[in-house]
Amino acid sequence: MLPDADIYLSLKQRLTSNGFAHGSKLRAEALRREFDCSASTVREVLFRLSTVGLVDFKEQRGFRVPERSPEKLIELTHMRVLLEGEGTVLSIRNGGVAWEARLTAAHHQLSHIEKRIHGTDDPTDLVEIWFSSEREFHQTLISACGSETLKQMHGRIYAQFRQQLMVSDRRFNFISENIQHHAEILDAALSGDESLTRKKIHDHLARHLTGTTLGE
Amino acid sequence: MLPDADIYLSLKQRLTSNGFAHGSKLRAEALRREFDCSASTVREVLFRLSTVGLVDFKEQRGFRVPERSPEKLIELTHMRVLLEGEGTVLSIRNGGVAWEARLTAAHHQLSHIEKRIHGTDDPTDLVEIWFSSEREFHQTLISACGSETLKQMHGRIYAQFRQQLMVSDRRFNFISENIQHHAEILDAALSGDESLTRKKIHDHLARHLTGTTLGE
DNA sequence: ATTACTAATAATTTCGAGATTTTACTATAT
DNA sequence: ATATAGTAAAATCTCGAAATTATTAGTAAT
Repeated sequence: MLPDADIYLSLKQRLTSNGFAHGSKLRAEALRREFDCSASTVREVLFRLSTVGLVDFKEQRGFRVPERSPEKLIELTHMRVLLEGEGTVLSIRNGGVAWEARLTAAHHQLSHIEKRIHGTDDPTDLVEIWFSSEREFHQTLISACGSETLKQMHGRIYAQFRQQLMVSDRRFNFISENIQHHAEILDAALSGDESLTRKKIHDHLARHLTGTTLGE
Repeated sequence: MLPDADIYLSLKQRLTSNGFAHGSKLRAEALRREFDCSASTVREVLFRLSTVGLVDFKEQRGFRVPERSPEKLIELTHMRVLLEGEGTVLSIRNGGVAWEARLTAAHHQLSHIEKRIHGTDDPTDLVEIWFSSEREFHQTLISACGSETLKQMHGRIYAQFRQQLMVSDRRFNFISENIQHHAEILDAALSGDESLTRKKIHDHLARHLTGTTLGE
Protein backbone atom coordinates (compact mmCIF):
# COMPACT_ATOMS: atom_id res chain seq x y z
CA MET A 1 0.00 0.00 0.00
CA LEU A 2 1.16 3.53 -0.83
CA PRO A 3 1.83 6.23 1.74
CA ASP A 4 -0.76 8.94 2.06
CA ALA A 5 1.53 11.62 0.68
CA ASP A 6 2.30 9.63 -2.48
CA ILE A 7 -1.36 9.17 -3.28
CA TYR A 8 -1.85 12.90 -2.84
CA LEU A 9 1.01 13.81 -5.16
CA SER A 10 0.10 11.19 -7.72
CA LEU A 11 -3.49 12.40 -7.91
CA LYS A 12 -2.39 16.03 -8.00
CA GLN A 13 -0.13 15.26 -10.92
CA ARG A 14 -2.93 13.61 -12.87
CA LEU A 15 -5.39 16.36 -12.03
CA THR A 16 -3.12 19.01 -13.49
CA SER A 17 -1.80 17.26 -16.58
CA ASN A 18 -4.50 15.49 -18.52
CA GLY A 19 -5.01 12.49 -16.24
CA PHE A 20 -8.75 13.03 -15.88
CA ALA A 21 -11.44 14.53 -18.08
CA HIS A 22 -12.95 17.81 -16.91
CA GLY A 23 -16.14 17.17 -14.98
CA SER A 24 -15.50 13.45 -14.56
CA LYS A 25 -16.45 11.75 -11.35
CA LEU A 26 -13.77 10.54 -8.96
CA ARG A 27 -15.19 7.31 -7.60
CA ALA A 28 -13.60 6.35 -4.32
CA GLU A 29 -14.00 2.64 -5.04
CA ALA A 30 -12.04 2.77 -8.31
CA LEU A 31 -9.24 4.82 -6.78
CA ARG A 32 -9.22 2.54 -3.74
CA ARG A 33 -8.47 -0.40 -6.03
CA GLU A 34 -5.85 1.48 -8.01
CA PHE A 35 -3.89 2.62 -4.96
CA ASP A 36 -4.61 -0.50 -2.94
CA CYS A 37 -5.86 1.27 0.15
CA SER A 38 -9.11 1.84 1.97
CA ALA A 39 -11.95 4.10 0.92
CA SER A 40 -11.33 6.41 3.86
CA THR A 41 -7.77 7.06 2.77
CA VAL A 42 -8.87 8.00 -0.71
CA ARG A 43 -11.60 10.17 0.76
CA GLU A 44 -9.10 11.95 2.93
CA VAL A 45 -6.84 12.75 0.00
CA LEU A 46 -9.73 13.93 -2.14
CA PHE A 47 -10.83 16.21 0.67
CA ARG A 48 -7.41 17.76 0.80
CA LEU A 49 -7.36 18.24 -2.96
CA SER A 50 -10.78 19.84 -2.81
CA THR A 51 -9.53 22.43 -0.34
CA VAL A 52 -6.81 23.52 -2.76
CA GLY A 53 -9.33 23.79 -5.56
CA LEU A 54 -8.24 20.87 -7.72
CA VAL A 55 -11.33 18.80 -6.90
CA ASP A 56 -14.95 19.82 -6.50
CA PHE A 57 -16.79 18.39 -3.50
CA LYS A 58 -20.52 18.37 -2.94
CA GLU A 59 -22.06 16.90 0.16
CA GLN A 60 -23.54 13.49 -0.45
CA ARG A 61 -22.59 13.78 -4.14
CA GLY A 62 -18.94 12.94 -4.00
CA PHE A 63 -15.93 14.35 -5.79
CA ARG A 64 -15.53 15.61 -9.34
CA VAL A 65 -12.86 17.16 -11.52
CA PRO A 66 -13.80 20.84 -11.91
CA GLU A 67 -15.36 21.80 -15.24
CA ARG A 68 -13.58 24.11 -17.61
CA SER A 69 -14.85 27.62 -17.34
CA PRO A 70 -13.68 30.73 -19.19
CA GLU A 71 -14.61 32.89 -16.19
CA LYS A 72 -12.59 30.74 -13.82
CA LEU A 73 -9.57 30.86 -16.13
CA ILE A 74 -9.81 34.64 -16.29
CA GLU A 75 -9.95 34.88 -12.50
CA LEU A 76 -6.98 32.55 -12.10
CA THR A 77 -5.01 34.46 -14.72
CA HIS A 78 -5.77 37.71 -12.96
CA MET A 79 -4.47 36.24 -9.71
CA ARG A 80 -1.33 35.00 -11.45
CA VAL A 81 -0.62 38.47 -12.81
CA LEU A 82 -1.12 39.96 -9.37
CA LEU A 83 0.89 37.39 -7.40
CA GLU A 84 3.69 36.83 -9.91
CA GLY A 85 4.03 40.56 -10.44
CA GLU A 86 4.29 41.26 -6.74
CA GLY A 87 6.49 38.25 -6.03
CA THR A 88 8.88 39.03 -8.85
CA VAL A 89 9.23 42.65 -7.83
CA LEU A 90 10.06 41.53 -4.30
CA SER A 91 12.57 39.05 -5.71
CA ILE A 92 14.21 41.83 -7.70
CA ARG A 93 14.65 43.78 -4.46
CA ASN A 94 15.73 40.91 -2.22
CA GLY A 95 17.05 38.16 -4.46
CA GLY A 96 20.51 39.38 -5.27
CA VAL A 97 22.87 37.67 -7.66
CA ALA A 98 21.99 34.19 -6.47
CA TRP A 99 18.40 34.68 -7.57
CA GLU A 100 19.43 36.19 -10.89
CA ALA A 101 21.60 33.14 -11.48
CA ARG A 102 18.79 30.73 -10.69
CA LEU A 103 16.39 32.66 -12.90
CA THR A 104 18.84 32.67 -15.79
CA ALA A 105 19.33 28.93 -15.39
CA ALA A 106 15.60 28.25 -15.29
CA HIS A 107 15.08 30.36 -18.39
CA HIS A 108 17.88 28.62 -20.22
CA GLN A 109 16.25 25.26 -19.55
CA LEU A 110 12.80 26.48 -20.57
CA SER A 111 14.11 28.22 -23.63
CA HIS A 112 15.82 25.03 -24.75
CA ILE A 113 12.59 23.02 -24.53
CA GLU A 114 10.53 25.68 -26.25
CA LYS A 115 12.91 25.86 -29.17
CA ARG A 116 12.75 22.09 -29.56
CA ILE A 117 8.96 22.27 -29.53
CA HIS A 118 9.04 25.10 -32.05
CA GLY A 119 11.05 22.95 -34.42
CA THR A 120 9.00 19.76 -34.33
CA ASP A 121 5.69 18.68 -35.84
CA ASP A 122 4.60 16.41 -33.02
CA PRO A 123 5.48 17.89 -29.63
CA THR A 124 3.57 15.20 -27.69
CA ASP A 125 6.65 13.76 -26.04
CA LEU A 126 7.78 17.18 -24.90
CA VAL A 127 4.53 18.23 -23.22
CA GLU A 128 5.34 16.94 -19.77
CA ILE A 129 8.84 18.32 -19.66
CA TRP A 130 7.57 21.66 -20.93
CA PHE A 131 4.99 21.74 -18.13
CA SER A 132 7.64 21.27 -15.49
CA SER A 133 10.10 23.70 -17.04
CA GLU A 134 7.49 26.41 -17.39
CA ARG A 135 6.38 25.88 -13.80
CA GLU A 136 9.99 26.00 -12.64
CA PHE A 137 10.61 29.29 -14.44
CA HIS A 138 7.56 31.01 -13.01
CA GLN A 139 8.22 29.64 -9.53
CA THR A 140 11.80 30.89 -9.72
CA LEU A 141 10.55 34.36 -10.59
CA ILE A 142 8.93 34.66 -7.17
CA SER A 143 11.28 32.36 -5.28
CA ALA A 144 13.21 35.18 -3.56
CA CYS A 145 10.17 37.23 -2.57
CA GLY A 146 10.64 36.31 1.08
CA SER A 147 7.03 35.32 1.69
CA GLU A 148 6.13 31.66 2.11
CA THR A 149 2.49 32.71 2.15
CA LEU A 150 2.73 34.34 -1.26
CA LYS A 151 4.57 31.35 -2.73
CA GLN A 152 2.03 28.92 -1.35
CA MET A 153 -0.90 30.91 -2.69
CA HIS A 154 0.75 31.22 -6.07
CA GLY A 155 1.40 27.49 -6.15
CA ARG A 156 -2.28 26.76 -5.71
CA ILE A 157 -3.41 29.30 -8.25
CA TYR A 158 -0.86 27.99 -10.73
CA ALA A 159 -2.04 24.40 -10.28
CA GLN A 160 -5.67 25.36 -10.88
CA PHE A 161 -4.62 27.43 -13.88
CA ARG A 162 -2.84 24.42 -15.39
CA GLN A 163 -5.84 22.24 -14.67
CA GLN A 164 -8.07 24.58 -16.66
CA LEU A 165 -5.72 24.34 -19.63
CA MET A 166 -5.15 20.58 -19.44
CA VAL A 167 -6.56 19.68 -22.85
CA SER A 168 -6.06 23.02 -24.61
CA ASP A 169 -3.13 24.24 -26.61
CA ARG A 170 -1.59 20.80 -27.05
CA ARG A 171 -0.37 21.86 -30.48
CA PHE A 172 1.65 24.72 -29.06
CA ASN A 173 0.62 27.26 -31.67
CA PHE A 174 1.54 29.89 -29.13
CA ILE A 175 5.09 28.64 -28.61
CA SER A 176 6.75 31.22 -30.83
CA GLU A 177 5.18 34.10 -28.89
CA ASN A 178 6.04 32.32 -25.66
CA ILE A 179 9.73 32.15 -26.40
CA GLN A 180 9.71 35.90 -26.91
CA HIS A 181 7.61 36.52 -23.79
CA HIS A 182 9.82 34.51 -21.47
CA ALA A 183 12.94 36.21 -22.79
CA GLU A 184 11.39 39.62 -22.23
CA ILE A 185 10.36 38.75 -18.69
CA LEU A 186 13.89 37.56 -17.96
CA ASP A 187 15.45 40.72 -19.42
CA ALA A 188 13.10 43.01 -17.55
CA ALA A 189 13.69 41.22 -14.26
CA LEU A 190 17.48 41.30 -14.67
CA SER A 191 17.37 44.97 -15.59
CA GLY A 192 15.63 45.69 -12.28
CA ASP A 193 12.82 47.66 -13.92
CA GLU A 194 9.87 46.79 -11.69
CA SER A 195 6.98 48.24 -13.67
CA LEU A 196 8.35 46.88 -16.94
CA THR A 197 8.61 43.45 -15.35
CA ARG A 198 5.01 43.66 -14.17
CA LYS A 199 3.94 44.66 -17.67
CA LYS A 200 5.81 41.80 -19.33
CA ILE A 201 4.25 39.29 -16.95
CA HIS A 202 0.83 40.75 -17.68
CA ASP A 203 1.33 40.69 -21.43
CA HIS A 204 2.55 37.12 -21.30
CA LEU A 205 -0.67 35.98 -19.67
CA ALA A 206 -2.97 38.43 -21.44
CA ARG A 207 -4.29 35.94 -23.99
CA HIS A 208 -5.99 34.08 -21.14
CA LEU A 209 -7.79 37.23 -19.98
CA THR A 210 -10.05 37.43 -23.03
CA GLY A 211 -12.20 34.38 -22.39
CA THR A 212 -11.29 32.83 -25.72
CA THR A 213 -8.44 30.43 -24.97
CA LEU A 214 -10.86 27.74 -23.89
CA GLY A 215 -12.93 28.30 -27.01
CA GLU A 216 -16.24 30.13 -26.79
CA MET B 1 -24.35 13.99 16.35
CA LEU B 2 -23.48 17.24 14.60
CA PRO B 3 -23.30 17.63 10.82
CA ASP B 4 -19.85 17.80 9.33
CA ALA B 5 -20.23 21.43 8.29
CA ASP B 6 -21.19 22.55 11.79
CA ILE B 7 -18.11 20.98 13.33
CA TYR B 8 -16.00 22.71 10.71
CA LEU B 9 -17.54 26.11 11.35
CA SER B 10 -17.48 25.70 15.11
CA LEU B 11 -13.80 24.79 15.11
CA LYS B 12 -12.96 27.55 12.65
CA GLN B 13 -14.69 30.04 14.92
CA ARG B 14 -12.69 28.92 17.93
CA LEU B 15 -9.45 28.82 15.99
CA THR B 16 -9.82 32.46 14.97
CA SER B 17 -11.19 33.99 18.17
CA ASN B 18 -9.33 32.84 21.22
CA GLY B 19 -10.78 29.34 21.55
CA PHE B 20 -7.38 27.61 21.61
CA ALA B 21 -3.94 28.61 22.76
CA HIS B 22 -1.32 29.11 20.07
CA GLY B 23 0.73 25.95 19.64
CA SER B 24 -1.67 23.75 21.56
CA LYS B 25 -2.32 20.23 20.44
CA LEU B 26 -5.68 19.30 18.93
CA ARG B 27 -6.31 15.79 20.23
CA ALA B 28 -8.79 13.92 18.08
CA GLU B 29 -10.09 11.93 21.05
CA ALA B 30 -11.06 15.04 23.06
CA LEU B 31 -12.76 16.68 20.09
CA ARG B 32 -14.51 13.42 19.25
CA ARG B 33 -16.10 13.46 22.71
CA GLU B 34 -17.02 17.11 22.54
CA PHE B 35 -18.76 16.86 19.18
CA ASP B 36 -20.06 13.37 19.76
CA CYS B 37 -18.81 11.91 16.51
CA SER B 38 -16.15 9.49 15.33
CA ALA B 39 -12.41 10.06 15.19
CA SER B 40 -12.47 9.93 11.41
CA THR B 41 -14.94 12.78 11.21
CA VAL B 42 -12.79 14.97 13.43
CA ARG B 43 -9.73 14.02 11.44
CA GLU B 44 -11.45 14.98 8.21
CA VAL B 45 -12.40 18.39 9.55
CA LEU B 46 -8.91 19.00 10.91
CA PHE B 47 -7.44 18.11 7.55
CA ARG B 48 -9.64 20.63 5.86
CA LEU B 49 -8.70 23.30 8.38
CA SER B 50 -5.04 22.49 7.85
CA THR B 51 -5.35 23.10 4.12
CA VAL B 52 -6.68 26.61 4.75
CA GLY B 53 -3.82 27.29 7.13
CA LEU B 54 -5.72 27.43 10.43
CA VAL B 55 -4.23 24.15 11.68
CA ASP B 56 -0.73 22.72 11.37
CA PHE B 57 -0.45 19.08 10.42
CA LYS B 58 2.60 16.86 10.72
CA GLU B 59 2.58 13.26 9.64
CA GLN B 60 2.34 10.86 12.57
CA ARG B 61 2.41 13.85 14.93
CA GLY B 62 -1.16 15.05 14.68
CA PHE B 63 -2.65 18.51 14.53
CA ARG B 64 -1.67 21.72 16.31
CA VAL B 65 -2.76 25.34 16.44
CA PRO B 66 -0.13 27.36 14.56
CA GLU B 67 2.30 29.33 16.72
CA ARG B 68 2.34 33.09 16.70
CA SER B 69 5.05 34.46 14.48
CA PRO B 70 5.88 38.08 13.65
CA GLU B 71 7.12 37.03 10.22
CA LYS B 72 3.90 35.19 9.45
CA LEU B 73 1.82 38.16 10.52
CA ILE B 74 3.83 40.45 8.27
CA GLU B 75 3.34 38.10 5.32
CA LEU B 76 -0.39 37.85 5.96
CA THR B 77 -0.67 41.61 6.30
CA HIS B 78 1.20 42.09 3.05
CA MET B 79 -1.25 39.73 1.32
CA ARG B 80 -4.21 41.57 2.83
CA VAL B 81 -2.91 44.88 1.48
CA LEU B 82 -2.43 43.33 -1.95
CA LEU B 83 -5.75 41.48 -2.14
CA GLU B 84 -7.95 44.07 -0.45
CA GLY B 85 -6.39 46.83 -2.51
CA GLU B 86 -6.97 44.99 -5.76
CA GLY B 87 -10.44 43.76 -4.78
CA THR B 88 -11.58 47.19 -3.63
CA VAL B 89 -10.36 48.87 -6.80
CA LEU B 90 -12.29 46.33 -8.85
CA SER B 91 -15.35 46.92 -6.69
CA ILE B 92 -15.07 50.66 -7.31
CA ARG B 93 -15.14 49.94 -11.03
CA ASN B 94 -17.85 47.29 -11.06
CA GLY B 95 -19.87 47.69 -7.89
CA GLY B 96 -22.13 50.60 -8.73
CA VAL B 97 -24.51 52.22 -6.30
CA ALA B 98 -25.62 48.92 -4.78
CA TRP B 99 -22.07 48.24 -3.60
CA GLU B 100 -21.63 51.79 -2.30
CA ALA B 101 -24.83 51.34 -0.31
CA ARG B 102 -23.69 48.05 1.18
CA LEU B 103 -20.29 49.50 2.04
CA THR B 104 -21.85 52.50 3.71
CA ALA B 105 -24.12 50.23 5.73
CA ALA B 106 -21.23 47.99 6.79
CA HIS B 107 -19.21 51.01 7.82
CA HIS B 108 -22.10 52.46 9.78
CA GLN B 109 -22.41 49.24 11.75
CA LEU B 110 -18.67 48.99 12.38
CA SER B 111 -18.39 52.63 13.30
CA HIS B 112 -21.18 52.23 15.85
CA ILE B 113 -19.39 49.36 17.59
CA GLU B 114 -16.03 51.08 17.54
CA LYS B 115 -17.44 54.19 19.17
CA ARG B 116 -19.00 52.10 21.90
CA ILE B 117 -15.66 50.38 22.48
CA HIS B 118 -13.92 53.76 22.52
CA GLY B 119 -16.22 54.92 25.29
CA THR B 120 -15.96 51.96 27.65
CA ASP B 121 -13.35 50.70 30.09
CA ASP B 122 -14.03 47.01 29.68
CA PRO B 123 -14.72 46.16 26.04
CA THR B 124 -14.73 42.40 26.67
CA ASP B 125 -18.37 41.92 25.78
CA LEU B 126 -17.94 43.79 22.52
CA VAL B 127 -14.96 41.84 21.22
CA GLU B 128 -16.91 39.20 19.34
CA ILE B 129 -19.31 41.63 17.70
CA TRP B 130 -16.39 43.88 16.74
CA PHE B 131 -14.64 40.90 15.10
CA SER B 132 -17.66 40.15 12.95
CA SER B 133 -18.33 43.81 12.07
CA GLU B 134 -14.73 44.40 11.09
CA ARG B 135 -14.72 41.27 8.98
CA GLU B 136 -17.97 42.28 7.35
CA PHE B 137 -16.61 45.72 6.44
CA HIS B 138 -13.45 44.38 4.86
CA GLN B 139 -15.33 41.66 3.03
CA THR B 140 -17.78 44.21 1.71
CA LEU B 141 -14.89 46.28 0.35
CA ILE B 142 -14.00 43.48 -2.08
CA SER B 143 -17.48 42.00 -2.46
CA ALA B 144 -18.12 43.52 -5.90
CA CYS B 145 -14.73 42.67 -7.38
CA GLY B 146 -16.27 39.98 -9.58
CA SER B 147 -13.75 37.29 -8.70
CA GLU B 148 -14.80 34.39 -6.49
CA THR B 149 -11.17 33.28 -6.52
CA LEU B 150 -9.95 36.56 -5.08
CA LYS B 151 -12.67 36.60 -2.43
CA GLN B 152 -11.91 33.04 -1.40
CA MET B 153 -8.17 33.71 -1.14
CA HIS B 154 -8.79 36.85 0.87
CA GLY B 155 -11.12 34.97 3.20
CA ARG B 156 -8.38 32.49 4.03
CA ILE B 157 -5.73 35.13 4.52
CA TYR B 158 -8.06 37.14 6.72
CA ALA B 159 -8.84 34.13 8.91
CA GLN B 160 -5.15 33.38 9.41
CA PHE B 161 -4.49 37.04 10.11
CA ARG B 162 -7.16 37.04 12.83
CA GLN B 163 -5.76 33.83 14.26
CA GLN B 164 -2.35 35.45 14.67
CA LEU B 165 -3.92 38.32 16.58
CA MET B 166 -6.22 36.18 18.75
CA VAL B 167 -4.77 37.13 22.09
CA SER B 168 -3.30 40.52 21.19
CA ASP B 169 -4.90 43.91 21.28
CA ARG B 170 -7.74 42.90 23.56
CA ARG B 171 -7.65 46.30 25.23
CA PHE B 172 -8.31 48.08 21.96
CA ASN B 173 -5.72 50.79 22.45
CA PHE B 174 -5.76 51.20 18.70
CA ILE B 175 -9.48 51.81 18.43
CA SER B 176 -9.28 55.57 18.10
CA GLU B 177 -6.95 55.32 15.10
CA ASN B 178 -9.12 52.57 13.69
CA ILE B 179 -12.25 54.70 13.64
CA GLN B 180 -10.36 57.28 11.62
CA HIS B 181 -8.84 54.65 9.29
CA HIS B 182 -12.13 53.00 8.45
CA ALA B 183 -13.77 56.35 7.76
CA GLU B 184 -10.92 57.32 5.44
CA ILE B 185 -11.13 54.03 3.57
CA LEU B 186 -14.86 54.52 3.12
CA ASP B 187 -14.45 58.09 1.87
CA ALA B 188 -11.66 57.16 -0.54
CA ALA B 189 -13.67 54.25 -1.94
CA LEU B 190 -16.81 56.34 -2.41
CA SER B 191 -14.80 59.10 -4.06
CA GLY B 192 -13.59 56.61 -6.65
CA ASP B 193 -9.93 57.50 -6.16
CA GLU B 194 -8.24 54.16 -6.72
CA SER B 195 -4.69 54.93 -5.63
CA LEU B 196 -5.88 56.87 -2.59
CA THR B 197 -8.04 53.89 -1.59
CA ARG B 198 -5.06 51.57 -1.94
CA LYS B 199 -3.00 53.91 0.22
CA LYS B 200 -5.65 54.13 2.95
CA ILE B 201 -5.95 50.34 3.09
CA HIS B 202 -2.17 50.07 3.33
CA ASP B 203 -1.92 52.69 6.07
CA HIS B 204 -4.69 51.02 8.04
CA LEU B 205 -2.76 47.76 8.16
CA ALA B 206 0.72 49.29 8.35
CA ARG B 207 1.16 48.82 12.09
CA HIS B 208 1.21 45.05 11.49
CA LEU B 209 4.03 45.35 8.96
CA THR B 210 6.64 46.34 11.52
CA GLY B 211 6.91 43.07 13.43
CA THR B 212 6.03 44.70 16.72
CA THR B 213 2.28 44.09 17.15
CA LEU B 214 2.92 40.63 18.52
CA GLY B 215 5.55 42.03 20.88
CA GLU B 216 9.21 41.52 20.22
C1' DA C 1 24.04 12.08 37.48
C1' DT C 2 23.74 11.23 32.68
C1' DT C 3 23.01 8.31 28.95
C1' DA C 4 21.22 4.21 26.56
C1' DC C 5 18.10 0.87 26.24
C1' DT C 6 13.60 -1.37 27.02
C1' DA C 7 8.85 -1.67 28.33
C1' DA C 8 4.48 0.50 28.84
C1' DT C 9 1.40 3.86 27.44
C1' DA C 10 -0.82 6.93 24.43
C1' DA C 11 -1.73 8.83 20.04
C1' DT C 12 -2.22 8.44 15.11
C1' DT C 13 -3.57 6.02 10.92
C1' DT C 14 -5.84 2.50 8.36
C1' DC C 15 -9.44 -0.47 7.61
C1' DG C 16 -13.90 -2.76 6.32
C1' DA C 17 -18.54 -3.03 7.49
C1' DG C 18 -23.07 -0.98 8.37
C1' DA C 19 -26.25 2.97 7.86
C1' DT C 20 -27.82 6.61 5.01
C1' DT C 21 -28.53 8.93 0.78
C1' DT C 22 -28.43 9.45 -4.05
C1' DT C 23 -28.90 7.66 -8.60
C1' DA C 24 -30.70 4.47 -12.10
C1' DC C 25 -34.24 1.72 -13.66
C1' DT C 26 -38.93 -0.01 -14.27
C1' DA C 27 -43.76 0.10 -14.12
C1' DT C 28 -47.90 2.57 -14.09
C1' DA C 29 -50.95 6.31 -15.10
C1' DT C 30 -52.16 10.40 -17.52
C1' DA D 1 -45.13 9.92 -25.42
C1' DT D 2 -44.40 12.19 -20.99
C1' DA D 3 -44.64 12.25 -16.23
C1' DT D 4 -44.88 10.24 -11.83
C1' DA D 5 -44.05 6.79 -8.37
C1' DG D 6 -41.92 2.96 -6.69
C1' DT D 7 -38.06 -0.20 -6.48
C1' DA D 8 -33.30 -1.82 -7.05
C1' DA D 9 -28.60 -0.65 -7.34
C1' DA D 10 -24.72 2.04 -6.27
C1' DA D 11 -22.44 5.44 -4.00
C1' DT D 12 -21.46 8.22 0.08
C1' DC D 13 -20.83 8.87 4.97
C1' DT D 14 -20.08 7.42 9.68
C1' DC D 15 -18.39 4.50 12.89
C1' DG D 16 -15.50 1.69 16.24
C1' DA D 17 -11.89 -1.34 16.33
C1' DA D 18 -7.36 -3.09 14.81
C1' DA D 19 -2.69 -1.99 13.37
C1' DT D 20 0.98 1.11 13.29
C1' DT D 21 3.85 4.59 15.18
C1' DA D 22 5.27 8.06 18.60
C1' DT D 23 5.84 9.33 23.40
C1' DT D 24 6.63 8.56 28.07
C1' DA D 25 8.30 5.98 32.09
C1' DG D 26 11.28 2.96 34.02
C1' DT D 27 15.60 0.37 34.43
C1' DA D 28 20.33 -0.63 33.97
C1' DA D 29 25.03 0.68 32.80
C1' DT D 30 28.71 4.00 32.37
